[in-house]
Amino acid sequence: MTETSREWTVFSAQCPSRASLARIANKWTAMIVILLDEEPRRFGELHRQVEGITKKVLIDSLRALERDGMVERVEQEHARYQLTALGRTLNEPLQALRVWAESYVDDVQAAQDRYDDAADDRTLRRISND
Amino acid sequence: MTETSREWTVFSAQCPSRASLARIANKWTAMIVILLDEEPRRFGELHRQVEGITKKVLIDSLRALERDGMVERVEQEHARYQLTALGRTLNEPLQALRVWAESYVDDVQAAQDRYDDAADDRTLRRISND
DNA sequence: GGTTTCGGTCACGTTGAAGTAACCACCCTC
DNA sequence: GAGGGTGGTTACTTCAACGTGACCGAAACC
Repeated sequence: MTETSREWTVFSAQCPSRASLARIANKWTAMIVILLDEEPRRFGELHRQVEGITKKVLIDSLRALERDGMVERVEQEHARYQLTALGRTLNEPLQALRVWAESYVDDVQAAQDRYDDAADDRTLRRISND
Repeated sequence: MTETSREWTVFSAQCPSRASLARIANKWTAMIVILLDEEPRRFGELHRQVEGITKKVLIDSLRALERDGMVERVEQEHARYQLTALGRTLNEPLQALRVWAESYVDDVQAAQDRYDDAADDRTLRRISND
């Protein structure tokens, strides 16, 4: 968190921070980190709680998070995963995204309805102009 | 932000908040929202500043954000985009992700190096056991 | 008024993420 | 020692995101 972090910018395509952003700005990452921040969990628990995730995607996600130093597998306890210190710093920003998504569902859906209705209008006008 | 938001949970696959999370937990969304929060921008500006994004992806992203009510195109001014009130509420959480990504580049890369070295070790051990 | 820039659109092709399903080793227990 | 649950792995398929390049109408500029 030194001033040298100014060197890095996600807006540069080759900057490693862009890759980091891509990894953390991801729905699976968000859900997994939020659950693991509550408490360490077994593979099966995660699989049940993140509805709709497949075993393959869950494994791939956990491996990627492990590689990036955010999650660790506790060796002794059969397939128990927990956040590292680094991973714990991610919970707050990701939790904020989750809260946003759940809070503004209605606004987003209203906007979508408006947008789609307007698109219908445009289509109708175009057809009637032929 | 009423107590009814408890109905929604991103952990349920069919819940509309899951789709919302998928949209906002996305690198392009993050970069576009952060830039537009600074000031409204033209298409070409965005295209230049989000390095590596193609016209197609930028257009698709802007349309999606417009549909979800986070961005609006100012009609009078030739292709100028700005955040809506809803979009502005997104800046803080997304900015936090950006800051995280830029701050912890070194930690993430160190973790990756450690992980990959350990993987090499495992491979070598396996080979030598044959 | 000819050219250039800008903001797209379109029709592809490519890649990478995710889904599917079958299989496997390990442990447990009955 | 057969059967079930858990934590994977593997091979193959599908699908959505993304890339490419060519084109186009409308401003802008000279």
